[in-house]
Amino acid sequence: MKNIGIPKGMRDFSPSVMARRNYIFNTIRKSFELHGFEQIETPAMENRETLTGKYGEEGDRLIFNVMQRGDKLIDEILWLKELDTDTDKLTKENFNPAVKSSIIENFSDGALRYDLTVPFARYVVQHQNEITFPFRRFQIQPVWRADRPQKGRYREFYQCDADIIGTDSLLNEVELIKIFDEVLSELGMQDFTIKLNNRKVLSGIAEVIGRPEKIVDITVAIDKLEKIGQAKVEEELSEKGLTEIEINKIKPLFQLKGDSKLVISILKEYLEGSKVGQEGLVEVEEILQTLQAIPLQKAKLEIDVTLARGLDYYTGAIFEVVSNEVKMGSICGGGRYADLTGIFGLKDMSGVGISFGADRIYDVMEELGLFPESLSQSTQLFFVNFGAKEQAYVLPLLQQAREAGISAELYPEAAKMKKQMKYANQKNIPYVVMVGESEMQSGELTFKKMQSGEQEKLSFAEILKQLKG
RNA sequence: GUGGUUGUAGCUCAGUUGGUUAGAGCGCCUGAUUGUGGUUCAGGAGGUCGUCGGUUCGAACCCGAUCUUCCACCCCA
Repeated sequence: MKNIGIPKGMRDFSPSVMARRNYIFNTIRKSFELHGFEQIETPAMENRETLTGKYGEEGDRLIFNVMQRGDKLIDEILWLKELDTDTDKLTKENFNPAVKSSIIENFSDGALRYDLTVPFARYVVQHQNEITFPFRRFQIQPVWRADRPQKGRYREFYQCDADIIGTDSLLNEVELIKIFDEVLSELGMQDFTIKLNNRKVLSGIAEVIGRPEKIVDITVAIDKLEKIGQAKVEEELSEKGLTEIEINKIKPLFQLKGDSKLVISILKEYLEGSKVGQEGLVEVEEILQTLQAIPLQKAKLEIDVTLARGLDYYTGAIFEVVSNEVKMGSICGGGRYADLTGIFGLKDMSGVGISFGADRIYDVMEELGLFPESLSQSTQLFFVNFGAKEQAYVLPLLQQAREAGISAELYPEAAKMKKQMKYANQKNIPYVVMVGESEMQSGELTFKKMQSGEQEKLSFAEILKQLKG
C-alpha cells in the first residue's frame, strides 16, 4: 500500500460511525425545528477579513488561512522579495515577526470557517432585507481550527448552532437552556451541568477590583481554580500584573460554590459598587426565575462566575455544558452578543445562540455506551442473483419491496452462492430471498431468516407482509 | 505555539546485547461444499519494519531530522 493518509486532526467516517453521527445530528435537528428554527448553510471558506480579529489573539492563530491562487500568489511572493532583499541570509531566528504576519495577510485572501456564529452575523447583515426578525436560524456544518489534536479535539469538527437574532429578550436564553437539556437528555446523558455566567458580572468583578482592563486575564485565571488550585491562580494573577491588594479583593470569589441563590446573594453584595455587575446579576436572576416554570429533565444548572468562554464577542449570558460522567472539555457552548453584526455595518441587532459540539458529544456517548444497538442496520432484504433469467424475474420484486418502504438490494452479478451469502451476512442483512429455476416455476420463493438460519417457501406477497408486520 | 509519546501484515500486537529467510492472533483469498452465510478442517496470499539520512562488516533494534498517533499545557466544541 502506498503511503497515503489524510491531514493531521482530520478523520474519515465509516458507515457504522456515520449511523451514530446521524443519530446525534437528527436528534439535534429535530429539537431545533421543534423550537421554530430554520436551517441555513454558509460556505466553508470566508473572506479572511471576515474572520480575523473576531476570536482574540489565540483564535486568530488557529484560523486556517487559504492561500491565494495562481498569479496573485506569484505577485505576493515577488513583493516579499522586495521587502527583504537578502533572502539568502534569512533564518528562523532573525525572521521579522512583522513580515510573518504580513506574509499571512498577503498570501492568503480566504480562511476556513472557525465557528458558525461569525459567518452567521455576516449572513444576517448581507441578507437583512430578506429576513424577518427576530430570526431563529440553525446551522449544522463543520468548522476548522489549526489546533494540536488531543482528546476530544479535532482540526475538523461539527458544530450545531441555534441562534435568535433581533431581540434582547431573556426568554431566548431560557429557551436555549431548555434545548441543551432536551437534546442531551434525549441522547441518554444522565448527568451533565449547564454552566451559566454573564459577561456583565465579569465586567463588574473587574470593576470592583479596580482593573476593568484586566477582565480577560482575571477571568481566565479564576477559570482554572478547580484545575490548579487557589495558590496557582493567585500566582498567575500576580504574573499578569495584579497587586496583592487587588488579588485579595478577588479572593472572596474562590468560595463561590453551590446553591444558585446563595451565590447570587454573595455576588449582590460583592458587586454593590458596580452598575454593570448589578445589571448582569439581574439578568441571571431573571433567567433562573423564568426557568422555574419549565423544569429541566437531566441537566443541572449552575451559576459559575469562573466561566470565561468566548469572551471576545459575548456581552451578556455565557453558557457552557460539561458532562459529569466523562472527562472531556465542554461539549456545548454559547452566549449573547449584543453587537456582533455591528462590525459588519448593522447596528442594534442583539443575538444569542448555542452550539452543540457533535464530535465531543459522540466521544462522550461512545464512552458511556449510549448509542442504540439498532442504528447500524442497512439493507433489510437481499436477493441472491442466480443469472440473467432469474435477475429479470426478480427486478420487479425488488422494485415492489422498495415501493413498500423496505430497503432491498439485488446482488449485481451471478457470483457463487457462497460469496453472495457471505456478503449478506457481513452486511448484517436480516432477510434473504432466493429465486432460482424451481422458484420461478412455482412462484414460491425461498425466504431465509439469517439470524436463525431457518428458511421457508413463501409467495412474494407473503414475504412483504412479514417484513412490514 | 510549548513539553512528552507512538509508528512492525488489512486490524491488534510479539520481535533476544545489533547477527541467517521478521513472527502470532484476528481478518482476507481458495478448497472441503456446482443452491446456502455465521461454526469446523486443509491450504494460500499479504511487510521498503512511517520516511529520509547517519553510525556499523551487518540496523526493525543505536543516533539525527521529518511526518504521523496519542496525551498534557495554552486555548477551546
